[in-house]
Amino acid sequence: MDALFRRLRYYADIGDRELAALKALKGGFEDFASGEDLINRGERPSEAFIVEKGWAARNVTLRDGRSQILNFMLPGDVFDLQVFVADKADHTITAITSVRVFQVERRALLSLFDGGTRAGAAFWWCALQEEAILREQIVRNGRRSARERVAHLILELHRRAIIAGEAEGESFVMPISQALLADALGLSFVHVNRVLRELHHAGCIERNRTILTLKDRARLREIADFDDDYLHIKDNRRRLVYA
Amino acid sequence: MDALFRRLRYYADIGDRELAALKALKGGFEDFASGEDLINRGERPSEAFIVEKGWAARNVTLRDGRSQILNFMLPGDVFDLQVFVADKADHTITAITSVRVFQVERRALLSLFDGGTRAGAAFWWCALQEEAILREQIVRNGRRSARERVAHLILELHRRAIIAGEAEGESFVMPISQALLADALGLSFVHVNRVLRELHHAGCIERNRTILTLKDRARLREIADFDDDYLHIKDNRRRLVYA
DNA sequence: CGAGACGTTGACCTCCTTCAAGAGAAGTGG
DNA sequence: CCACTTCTCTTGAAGGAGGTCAACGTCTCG
Repeated sequence: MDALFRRLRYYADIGDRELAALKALKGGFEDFASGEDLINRGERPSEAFIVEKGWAARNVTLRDGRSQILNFMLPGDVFDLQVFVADKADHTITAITSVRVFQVERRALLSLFDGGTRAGAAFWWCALQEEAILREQIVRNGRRSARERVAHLILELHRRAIIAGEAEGESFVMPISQALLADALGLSFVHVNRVLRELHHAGCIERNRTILTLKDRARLREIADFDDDYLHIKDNRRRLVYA
Repeated sequence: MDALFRRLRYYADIGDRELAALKALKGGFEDFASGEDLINRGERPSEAFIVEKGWAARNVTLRDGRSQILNFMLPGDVFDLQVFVADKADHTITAITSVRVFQVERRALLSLFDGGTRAGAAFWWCALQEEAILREQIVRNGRRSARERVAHLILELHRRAIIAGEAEGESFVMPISQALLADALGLSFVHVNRVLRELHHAGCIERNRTILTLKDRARLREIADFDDDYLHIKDNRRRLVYA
């Protein structure tokens, strides 16, 4: 569960005691191939998930085939903490790359929260961040132009890749096809292609297979009006106020 | 806190013991005039909120003035349960009508959860539902046409008004100007106006001041491809009396 | 080497925006 | 009670951002 530890350290001063508590978390690993579904709409999951490796996407497909991606999940992301009140999932989670997740049993999670430990608080942070990402997705798709959307999402993913320990400076592996980008941004893949090429020609980005490099991050930020406050990653340690 | 009780009864069999626990919740009422902000972006709220009366909106305004509403809050809605890990709010909450909220102290909320009571579980339900509404907002604005969006949002608000005990059959008070609708749906208010008139002429809706009447709900549902599963209200122990 | 996924590009079209201007409704102050 | 401002709603005309359709190129992998 290296990805989890790395992540939680962003949100709390994890000490030996907390580490031990986390290591003792009951659950198990499961692997999914690229394209497989981790959770299907209508299922009733009884575990929470931690992404250990790979990227996944939460998405909804309408009856006529239109598809919308709600958000992406990177290594270290925790999701479905609401298993306490398990109801049918209203969406699907699909592996983009091959994915390894750790499934945490409901009971184990509960005891972590009940203890009022820092580790429990860190889980809350994860939930908070995930909701904030959803909110930003609404703003991005609701009130930004295609250009702004593409630039904004790229900056978000780069930032999150760094947090996940998967980025090398300005370059990172972004294993997302243009069609997936389109489904995330509410655009057609043809238009996403045009915008990407435009950003490329403007010298903002460079792409080589799945490796994306930000050649001019300042410019991108300006285009996207990007402010990473919503990722809630600045200076967290002081703020933990659980219990 | 009538609005809260009414709401929680949708999500759990609240007994006398739970009722007592809820009535003992520490906190207080606060009133806001229409247009006032309950929470400003950048503030650090230390309480969770329960809407007792009136409608509010969670919204983000971009630097250039474009504004996006994330979701609407109706009586009985609970929000900002994540105060445990209080960070700066990344959005603003504005009163649409005059609003009365109950502010719950962090500590009080915690003890409710720790007890593992039904009342605590009901709060989790509220959080789950709110997130689901956010997700649906992404799908709606990302992959639906203007017509579909308007119809879909109207159906959602009608359903939620019923849950909040504020709807009389097919009619309900929807105190939302066309400009606000536009900000919620990522459209221009001019176009919202046109779509509303179109739905009116098609005999689907009727509007009289803030009172909206669904004249042909079946048709609306067809237009919107509306399925209220995401509101998570079907599987309750209590039978939903859908007047 | 062939199949299938993914990316690229052009032509045309449409849904929605923007601009503009006017009509009601509603509050405000004299 | 009437002039006033100020919202909100309404409607038309023109333009543009992005969608759709179609065809072709490229990469990967079995």
